[in-house]
Formats: sequence, structure tokens, C-alpha cells
Amino acid sequence: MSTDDEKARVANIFDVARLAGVSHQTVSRVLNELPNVRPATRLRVEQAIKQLRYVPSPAARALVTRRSRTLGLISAGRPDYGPASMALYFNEAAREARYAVSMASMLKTDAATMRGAVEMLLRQNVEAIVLIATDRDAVESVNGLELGVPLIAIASQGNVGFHRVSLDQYQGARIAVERLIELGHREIRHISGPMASMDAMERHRGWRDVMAEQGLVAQEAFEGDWTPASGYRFGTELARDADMTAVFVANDQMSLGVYHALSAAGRGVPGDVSVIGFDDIPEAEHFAPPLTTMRQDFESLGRDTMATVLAALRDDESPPAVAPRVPELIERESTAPPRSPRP
Amino acid sequence: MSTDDEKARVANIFDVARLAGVSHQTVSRVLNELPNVRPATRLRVEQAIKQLRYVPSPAARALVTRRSRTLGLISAGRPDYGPASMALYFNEAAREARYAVSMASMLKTDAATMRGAVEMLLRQNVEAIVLIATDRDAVESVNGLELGVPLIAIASQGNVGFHRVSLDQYQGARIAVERLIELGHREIRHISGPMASMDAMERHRGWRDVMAEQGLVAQEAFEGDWTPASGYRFGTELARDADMTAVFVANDQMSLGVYHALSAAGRGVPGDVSVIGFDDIPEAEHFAPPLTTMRQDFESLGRDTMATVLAALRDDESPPAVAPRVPELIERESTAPPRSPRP
DNA sequence: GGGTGGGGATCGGGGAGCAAG
DNA sequence: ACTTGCTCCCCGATCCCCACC
Repeated sequence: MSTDDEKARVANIFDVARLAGVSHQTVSRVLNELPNVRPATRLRVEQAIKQLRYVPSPAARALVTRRSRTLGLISAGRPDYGPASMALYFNEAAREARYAVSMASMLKTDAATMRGAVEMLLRQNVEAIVLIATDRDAVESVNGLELGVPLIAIASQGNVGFHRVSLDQYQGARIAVERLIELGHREIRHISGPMASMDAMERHRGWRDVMAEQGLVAQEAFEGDWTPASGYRFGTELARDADMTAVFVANDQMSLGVYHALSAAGRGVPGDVSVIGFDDIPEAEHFAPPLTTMRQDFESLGRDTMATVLAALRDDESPPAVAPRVPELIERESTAPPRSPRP
Repeated sequence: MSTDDEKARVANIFDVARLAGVSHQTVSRVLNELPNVRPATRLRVEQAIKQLRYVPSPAARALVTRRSRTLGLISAGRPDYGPASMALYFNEAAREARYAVSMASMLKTDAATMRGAVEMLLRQNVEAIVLIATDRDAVESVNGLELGVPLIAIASQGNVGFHRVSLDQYQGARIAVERLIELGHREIRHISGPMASMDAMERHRGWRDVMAEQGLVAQEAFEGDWTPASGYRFGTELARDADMTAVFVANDQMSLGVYHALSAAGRGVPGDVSVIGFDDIPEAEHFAPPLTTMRQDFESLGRDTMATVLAALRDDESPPAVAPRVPELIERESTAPPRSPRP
């Protein structure tokens, strides 16, 4: 009683059984919440568990049950505000559901890299794989891999072969463009994200559809790469178009580049040109002028993703698709009616 | 021979042994790179492994070796550019070293949350825990937890009880302030990060020391919270000080808020006030004007962190401290000599 | 017949001891 | 002296069968 004999050795199920005065069998029954255990017995076992700070070995458990209570998370691409937020909130949701998350993040999204990441995750016995990648190819290449566990992609397009959860990029884009039209704009241009990105495609589609529905001419969009630099480049080109009075930019970072280009060209925002972005990054509120943009609720997305994972784990058949949430228009000071509405 | 009987079953060590015509013992010897295996035999085994796409079960291995080849990563706080980049690059470095990463990220950094994260990771049998948290308390509370595995903190202060790796915040700050002085500024103010953050403290200390060394008066710094909003708030106050000609801002996001406040007050950058930020986020280049700032090399930091982890794993005694890398001054257009140097 | 215990197989490897080529 | 194979136990659980009260 003076000193514990058991040095650094951690307790196992037999230690618990001995302390509780039961068999290891009964401890197992308690652990796995099986019926046919008298409440009093269960209590004794639980106390022994607490007293010994006993935690079942996940390795041993995984070995025999072939289930690891671990989820794989792949994040491919730059850790921009969106992906980073998704990863964070999904991680929190997973922890709440008492799942561990094994993560593989990488800059490159080529098939070989993705494949390597998937194999590493599978090796860990993950029960499902969550994929954060705006790139369509990234999703396809993982999807083609026959992984043996559910794949849940945070993606705004595609549907066969994997579960999907997303925010409604298309509707978000529509809302942005409709607002510009409501303000009186007619010449509304678009700087899109890379067309390899599904989100970029959806936002582009939203812009194009609204323009068409309203009988407006949608000039060809510029295809950016999400970076401020590309926003700057195309903003410079755009600034030369005297008719253009508004730009719908596919994300906030590019909007910043557009600001830069516009002001370099002597065209004021929103006096000469209105700008709407997408994402509502923390910086957007303090752009000069503060940026009107579409806010995305990544926290809810994280929870929705986890819910979809759990559903997929419970039941291999019907993925109860969560309705994509629609981004919210945050109107700040980068939008205004055009200076001289068309005659 | 016509159809494989083994359906979805994955190969195990005995399958490999059979195919290679050796015993499982020999396969094990090859796997663990033990001596006393004839090259020809080794080759046959390796081919069998490749052919069957055999991968040793980590669970089984972990069970018997008590080593999981998994690292725990805790990221506490908002997923800002810095932390998100660190996580990404560390993850890549870990994968290169064939380690899996189990991740726990959370917004809140209180002791209870941190403790929960640590316990979850420990349960996973992680071999070491890497902690990304600028908050001093976060590091302390984890460090006090007696976790039984090495703790590697990406932190710019503290040293006892855990391994530490960092970028040299202090030198970075010194370089920034020295540059402002070189340009002729004397009234150099500072907007710091939250003093709970070690990085913020180091940057503050760098500013203060240089000011003192140069015989300049360091007015009390404003303590921000990293957000553009706080930069805006203090920028507004700062703008009222007519003597002030330069601000060293502890990060780029707050610099944006400062820009906003300054322009609202009618003071131009860099004409009236020079601004230097910290981090070099992708947006910084396209602020108006493009921001002069201190660039941090997170990719190298990720590799340094992994190297420190491996060293700590090899040898419990001497952590071969990696020399912190010094941030690099990226001079853009937010800095210039003061309009009217002091008489 | 509900609650328990005993015994043992099993998961997929690591590794010891020993014999044999 | 090397290389290899065999046999058997171990890690820490899950779970099945079968008593036993």
C-alpha cells in the first residue's frame, strides 16, 4: 500500500476485472454496453475503470474489430481560409462524436500524391475518408481508388460513388449577381476561380444563369487562380473596359487584387465600379472600402460533414443528403448603384 | 488459378511468406531490416510484398511494439495563415518520414479543452505531441499534464519540460524597427498582438529593445488581438497623434485595419505614416499600398519541427535545438522616409 | 432464465529458442 | 559462421460456447 508495484505499466482489462472482482468477460460487457449486466455489477466495474484510469487499447480493439474509431481527413491544396476553416470545424465535430481524425494535408493535388495519402489513411484503418478539395480532379482520382470505406467529399459537384456535402455555391453566386442587378448594374463582369475547381464552376454558373435570365450579356469571364495576384492581373484588364460598372469576383482574395488594379487605373470603388466577393474572410471587413461579399458558414458545414459521415457509417445505402446551406450576403461599402445608369 | 479466392481480404504476413516460399519469420526479418537475410531471399520477399500490395497492419504492430508511428498534432486557436501553414507543412514533413498524424484542432485554448485533446491523442498511442499555439497558457497547461511522450511546442518562449522550435520573432521585429529607423523615423509606435501570445511578446520586446538602444522613446504599445478590427481600432487612436510617423504592426491582418483607419483619418501610407507588418500573408502584396512586412518561412519550420520530433524520439536526453530561422524583410510600398524629419 | 465466469480462438504481427541445412 | 524454418508465446482486446447458480 505504500508504493504501487505497477510502475509505468498501464492497466489492462484483467487488472480492471481483478479490482472489480469480476471476470474480464464482464468488464468487456460493460465496456461494450452489452445487456445482461446487473446495475450493481456495472457500477463496480465502472468504478474500477475510473480508479485505474483504464482506457481500452485502441490498437488491440482495432485489431480484432477492424474498426478504429478514426476518420481520415485529406486536405489538398493551399490552406486558404475556406479549407482551413472546414478542417478545423470538422475536427471539432469529430472529437465531439468521439472520433479521432488522422490527417493528411498536401499542397499538390496530383493523382499520385492523393493516392499516397489515401493509402496511408487506409493503412490506419480509418472508417471513412473526408476529402477537402475544391479541385474536381482531386475528388475524381480519390473516388476512382476503390477504397473500401465511405468517401465523403466536401464538394459542390458530383454525386456518384461518394457522399457529398457542400455549401450552395450556385445560389450564393446568384444572390450576389441579383443584388448587383437590383442596384442597377447591367455590365457585370466575372472573375472566376480556376475552372478545375468545382466551387469556381458553380459560382460561374450562377453568375451566367442570372445574367441570361435577366436578358443581360455575360461577357466571357476571366479565369483566376484564387490569388490576389490574379485578381490584380484581370482587374487591370477589366479597368480598361469603360462600360463595365460591376464585378462579381469569385473570392475575397482576388477582390483585393481587383481593388488594387482598379485604384491603380484611377477607377474608384464603389463610385466607378462595384465589387462583390465571396467567402467573407476576416480581412474583408477592412478592405478599403470594406468589401461586400457572400459569407459562408463553415462551422455548420463542419457539423453537416460529420453528420454525413455518421450516417454513411450507420447505413451504407441511403446517404441522407443534408441540404446545402446558402451563403449570406454581407453588404458593406464596395457596392453602390452605377454612377450613370444606362440611358 | 482462374479466380482469386481471397475476396476483399487484405494480404497478411503469411500470404507473403507463402508466395515468397519462405517462413513468416523471414518476412518479418525483411520488414524490420534485420541482418542475416541473404540478398536473394530478401529480393524474393520484397517482390512478393509488392505483388500482393502487402502493408503490415499498424494496429497489430502497435499492439506488440507499443509504438504507433503516429504523431499527435494540436492546433489551438483560430486557423490563421500562420498556424494553418505550420500544420500543413508539418503534416507533409511527417508523411515524408512515414509517420501518421492524428490531429486535434480547436478554437478555444482553455485548460479543459486542451486536456481533453491531449487525452484523446494519448489514447491513440501517439509517440509525441506537437503543439501549435501562440498562447503561452495553452503551452503551459499541456506541459503540466505529464503526458509520457515528448512534447514539441512551436513556440517562441519557454524551454523547460518540452522541446521547442520556432521562428525568431525577436530578431524579425528588430529588423523591422531598425529599417524604420534607418529610413529616418523616430516616433515609431507599435500595435502588438495579445500579450498572452508568446510571439506577440517577442515582437514587442524586439521593438522596445531597438528603440531603447537607439535612444528613442517607445510610447506604450497598443495591445491588439491579431484581427483587422483591432488594427482599425488602434489605428484610429494612433491617427490622432500628429508626431507619429511610423507603425510597426505585429501582423499583416492588423496592418490592414491600420490602413483603413489611417485613410479614414486622411493620413496617407506611406506619405504620412509608414507601416510594417509581420507574416507576409498572400494578401499583403495587394494591400493598397502593398505592405512592407516580415516574411516567415513556415515550410522550413515544418521540416525543423519534424526533425526535432525525430530527435526527441531517438534520444530522450538532448534535444538538438534547431537554430530559429530569422524572418525576412519584404520591402514593398508602405514604408518611406518621414515627410518632415525632426528638426 | 437472467447474470456471470471460465476457457479459448482470433486479429496480425514481433520475437525468442532451437534445430537444421 | 550464416541463413532459414518451426514452434510457441505475447500484445490487449472481442466474442463465442458452455457451464453454473
